[in-house]
Amino acid sequence: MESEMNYWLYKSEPNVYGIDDLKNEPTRTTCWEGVRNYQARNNLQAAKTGDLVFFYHSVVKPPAIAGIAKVVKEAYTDHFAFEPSHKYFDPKSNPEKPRWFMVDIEFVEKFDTPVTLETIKQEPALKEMVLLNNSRLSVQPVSAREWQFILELAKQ
DNA sequence: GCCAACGTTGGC
DNA sequence: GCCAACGTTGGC
Repeated sequence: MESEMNYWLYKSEPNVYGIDDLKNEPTRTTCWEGVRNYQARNNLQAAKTGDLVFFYHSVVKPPAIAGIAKVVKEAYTDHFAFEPSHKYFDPKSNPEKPRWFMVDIEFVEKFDTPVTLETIKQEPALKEMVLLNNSRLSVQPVSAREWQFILELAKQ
């Protein structure tokens, strides 16, 4: 029985944390912390172990999908929200009733040729992508068709 | 650096 | 519950 596979797109500013940082982690994994938006959080919580993730570089020229990661640990409490000194501290989240969550992802692949936002915009097959229609959402779903189409572009 | 789009906050 | 004000994101 084949289990359901979901696809996602996670955005990050490479100046802060890029795909090379993930690749260079000793374990090649990291916790995807700091999501402080409810819609993005809900998408994080929907991730299952083994789901694949496009690693998108934003606020860089050119913005582009840089590669692939996979979910290796499903949503768990983002304890950074409890630490007042932390950048992502949220006084409204507490251990009894955590508001924010994170997942662990592992490096899979870095594209030789990143798939740029410009390329994505030019493809009619990708016009329904959340990336184009809700560009600020930092954790978003990708359909299986979109995933395959972008993979083809990355291999060209 | 600008600004459009979007989300959150808080007064009423 | 509405909405103005404000803050953030992110492409350009």
